[in-house]
Amino acid sequence: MLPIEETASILKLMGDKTRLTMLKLLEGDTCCVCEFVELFGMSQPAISQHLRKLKDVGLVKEDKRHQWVFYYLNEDHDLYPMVERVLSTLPSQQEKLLQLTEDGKRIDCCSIKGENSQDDKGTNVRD
Amino acid sequence: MLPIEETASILKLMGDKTRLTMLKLLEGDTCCVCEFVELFGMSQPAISQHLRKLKDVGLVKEDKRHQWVFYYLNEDHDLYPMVERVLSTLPSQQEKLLQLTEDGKRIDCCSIKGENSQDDKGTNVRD
DNA sequence: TGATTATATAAGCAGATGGTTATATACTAG
DNA sequence: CTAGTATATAACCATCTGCTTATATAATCA
Repeated sequence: MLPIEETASILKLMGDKTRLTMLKLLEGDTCCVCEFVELFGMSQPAISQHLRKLKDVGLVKEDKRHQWVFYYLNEDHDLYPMVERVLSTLPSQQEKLLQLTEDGKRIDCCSIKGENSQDDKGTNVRD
Repeated sequence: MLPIEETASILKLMGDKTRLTMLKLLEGDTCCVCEFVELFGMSQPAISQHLRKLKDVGLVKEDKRHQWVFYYLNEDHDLYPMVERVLSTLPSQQEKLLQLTEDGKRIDCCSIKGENSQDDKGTNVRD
């Protein structure tokens, strides 16, 4: 595909408020589907479908851990530098993740697996 | 509108091959509708509708001269810096304009008005 | 003035998009 | 194994998109 066509197809995907916010959130974090569902107040299939599109063009990758699927930015994508240039112009969305944590809705798969922490046994949220 | 929403709406417009190429062409030039029609091999209404969308969000402005309407990038747009960051990652499309010139299809309104040149009297193309 | 050229707008249509609900799949925990 | 939780997929639907053709508007020119 010509560079201008590939760029257009990526920009089209980024040209949706939900997906653009997802990408900004993933700029500094890893999120799983149920966190996005909580954050956007949308149905789980709607979230999955957005993530599918991002995954299909290779903008994000997934990491299945425990019963969750965590998504993260694919920094090896051809157009990642362009994507990052755009994301860097956007205001941080971190406060949304902080709010999730305060609401006890943030997923912490690591503490469950007991690989990286000693606390949170018996719960499936991180804080 | 929230910054992330405004950015998404601009990216959506840029997420079309024709409009993205138009913007890249306008990065270093001014073009009129009939030049775009020639360049893209599309109907004149289709071109006008793309330009209308770009104009509606303020990404381009128009300059009516002689019987033509010339479009150019609006560098004062809020998101112009973001747009320029994206365009700068794209390969130049200048050769398309050169081809137009070779084909004698490039419009030169200035020489017609006789404001900036002494040649080309009686023709409506620049070379 | 009337013909020509350039552009814009309107209406219609096929295909894409983004959501929904229902259901399938996969993993965990008891 | 069974129930519960997380995710994906399928089917459906309303709206949006981008094109087309037809027509309107505007400027130039003979």
